[in-house]
Amino acid sequence: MLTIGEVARRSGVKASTLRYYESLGVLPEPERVAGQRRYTAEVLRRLAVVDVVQRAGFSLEEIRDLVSAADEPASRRVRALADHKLPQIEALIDRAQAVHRWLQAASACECETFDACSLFDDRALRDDERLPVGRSALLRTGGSG
Amino acid sequence: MLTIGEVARRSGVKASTLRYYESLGVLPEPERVAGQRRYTAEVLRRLAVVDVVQRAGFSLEEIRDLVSAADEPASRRVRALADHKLPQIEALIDRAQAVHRWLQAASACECETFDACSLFDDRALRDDERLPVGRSALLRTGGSG
DNA sequence: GTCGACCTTCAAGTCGGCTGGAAGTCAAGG
DNA sequence: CCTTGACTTCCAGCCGACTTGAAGGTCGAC
Repeated sequence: MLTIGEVARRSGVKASTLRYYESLGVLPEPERVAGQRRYTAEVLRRLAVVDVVQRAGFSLEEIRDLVSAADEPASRRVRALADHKLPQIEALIDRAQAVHRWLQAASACECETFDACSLFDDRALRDDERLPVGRSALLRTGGSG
Repeated sequence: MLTIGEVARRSGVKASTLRYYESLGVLPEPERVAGQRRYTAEVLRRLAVVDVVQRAGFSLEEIRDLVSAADEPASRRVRALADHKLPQIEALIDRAQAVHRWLQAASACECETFDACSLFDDRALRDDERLPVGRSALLRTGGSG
């Protein structure tokens, strides 16, 4: 039986985050001793699952649905979610590549004003989503371990 | 001379957003008539620039620095920002591709439990950032025009 | 002279994924 | 008994890019 602090140390997930996950239903409510949470080692695997799936781009809400529905076999749920997310990630890759090409063109730009520069013409990157390259996508490292 | 509403209609950028951009310094303060903003057609090109650059993954803060510094030629600033962002977008593409491979594996998964499934083994996607596939990256469409 | 369309400012709310602090509980050790 | 330390709950705040709402100003048309 692990206290929340021990789980935090072993998983690298902060205690506050564990409580937050529980409040969302991403983690089940553990047994309690004198009001304090006591976890089985199982939770560590669960956290590894959450971590991996989160890195694959799923929200905590999707993850909750994935891990909390015990009626279907894991593989079916995993497959359903994966199939749902695959087109999205493909779109993301396409768009990221379009942005990459744009940045390369920009890097070679010699225009003196924005007005003169075809980089900013109306159709540039038009059908692409805004890529969240900065804060959310690239600045974090780490995870469970 | 365009009112804020006309600019909004022509550019597809809401009036509230135009004021917000102005408050950040992304747009310059326009002339006023009886307290109301009057824009020149120039602002439309500026908004197109903002839109394209934002789609390339830059924050409004970066964009403000790009468009408001009039001392250097446009090309130099564009190049500096592009060169700064290129490695980030390359990393994003690499990670998105790793996630793509993971999702394909997940789609073919036959495991009955999470415990049995190597998809969730510790090293899976370990060194990858969390890709913001959901909300910020893929759900929006639109832009200026 | 008042209606409606349009504009103004400022403050607060939204989304997701947390993080941090305040204030209280509880068991073990000196 | 008292301290220490780890736990508890609840709630505010953070990031970025906006959006929304309240309360009011300005204009032309009828």
